[in-house]
Formats: sequence, structure tokens, C-alpha cells
Amino acid sequence: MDIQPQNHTRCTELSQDKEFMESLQICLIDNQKANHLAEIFKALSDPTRLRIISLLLDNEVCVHVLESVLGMSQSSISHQLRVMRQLRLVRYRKEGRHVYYALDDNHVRLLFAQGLLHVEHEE
Amino acid sequence: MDIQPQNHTRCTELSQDKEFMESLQICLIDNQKANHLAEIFKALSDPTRLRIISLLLDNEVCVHVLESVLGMSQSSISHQLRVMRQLRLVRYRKEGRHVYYALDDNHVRLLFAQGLLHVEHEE
DNA sequence: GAACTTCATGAATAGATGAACATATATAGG
DNA sequence: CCTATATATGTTCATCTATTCATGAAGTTC
Repeated sequence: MDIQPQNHTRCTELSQDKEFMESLQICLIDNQKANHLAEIFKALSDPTRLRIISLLLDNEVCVHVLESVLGMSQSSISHQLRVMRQLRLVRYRKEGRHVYYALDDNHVRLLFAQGLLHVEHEE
Repeated sequence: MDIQPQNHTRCTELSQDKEFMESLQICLIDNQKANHLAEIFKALSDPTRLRIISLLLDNEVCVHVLESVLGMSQSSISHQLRVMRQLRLVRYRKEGRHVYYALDDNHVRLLFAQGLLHVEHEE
């Protein structure tokens, strides 16, 4: 992807190029969508939550096991799970005293994978 | 994707299933990768930055135009651009008084698009 | 060189976020 | 009912973040 030089030299001119400005307005996502999207990415912006997701990629896992694999307190893991639950990144299934977590849908898996690609591409 | 019920009924038993625990340890991403990935997602976790990205998807745009399309102060936009610059989400090109910004690579575009899919899928 | 435009930066602040700890709920077993 | 286990929630406090304002640097025009 190469940068396409604009035919304009001054911003005052650019701003007067109504056609270009209007095309930008169409590209611009609306506030509601931006906020919602930001929430999703924010949920993915914590190392602990990402580590949890990596464990849930191929497995259904209960909280206690997450606690022992991650070596963190049950409380903090539960907090993180709630965040992801509320955004429907994960879902859970109760069985007796246990709650088994899994990724909610394939979008989460794809987002995670795409992120990993970006990170690995940078190194 | 269906949740696969485990053959275990108690966590104490599960934790003693060394094979399963070891397979989880293998799934778990390491701290460094988790931190790096979290940084990328954090950069995408702000509505203003997402709106900027949406404008840069197909265009190279200078700061002043971003200011006028977004209706925000030049300073706050410049601050946000710096965040994205430092994480190599965007790159810039100087031309006289103007600085033209563009997405740095296609990974950003893909991440954004994947996120949008997730959001739209939820509605 | 003086005035103006574009952009970046630093400091300050209100609001959001996160970690740690205690507590609450819910189920199972006796 | 009492205890133990598994999980969820609340609270407090320190830290982080986004925005605004003030300022400065660099380029342009006259």
C-alpha cells in the first residue's frame, strides 16, 4: 500500500474540496459504533485477559483450573471473566458448583489470531 | 462451535489430571507476548483513535482535515496520533507545513475490520 | 522579518481503570 | 443446620488516560 500524494498544498484549500470532505464523512464511523468497538478492544487490552483467552481457544475450562494454570488469585480471575462475560467475549456453563468458561464465538478467536499476527509481524 | 463437556465433575480431580493441565500450559501465551498484544489492543480501545483509523482506511489525511472532520481540537488529535505513531499503527509524511497520516500496514486494517464484524454480529 | 498556518508537546485536571483484600452467594456433603 | 468448596461481587486506593490550555517550532506568505 503506497501513500497517494494529494493534489492539494494547503489545508484551507483541502477543506474547501467538498467532494473529498464528504467522502471522508462517509468513511467516518459513528460515535455509537466507535464506542462499542472501543469497548471490545479495551476488553482485549489486558495481558491477563489475553492469557485467559489463549487457554480458552481450544478448551472449556473452569475458574479453579484457570487460577492454578495462571498462578493468580481466584478473585482477580473472576473479575476479568466478568469483564469478558459482559461483552460476550466468553460464555459459561454451570455444572454443580463449577462454572466452565469458553469463548463465545469465532469472532473472538479471529480477533485474537489477527492480533497475534500483527505482533509477530512486528518482530 | 459447541462446548465440549469435560469428563470431570470436581476441580480437585481436574487439577490432578496432569495431561490436561500440561496441555493448557502449552496453550498459554507467554507474558511478553501477552503484554505486547495488550498494547496493540489498548491502542485500539479508544473511540477517537478508532474514528481516526476509519478515516485513514482508504485515505491519506492531514491533521488539520482530521480536526475539521472530527470536530475536535487539533491538540487532542495530535496526542492520539502520537499514541498510534509510537505503536506503528500509523505513519506520516511531511510536506511543507502539512503532515499527512496513513495506516502503517494492512494488519491494522484487518484488525479494525475484524472488530467491526464482531460488533455488527452482536446487533 | 512580521504575521499566519500547521503541527507537536508539556502541564494540569477530571474521570476511568486496576489491584488487593474482604465479603457474599451458591452448591455439596455430612 | 454446619462446614467446605467454587465462584462472584464490593470497596478502597493508587495509577492511568483523554482532553484542554498554553506554548513553541517550523514552514509560508506578504
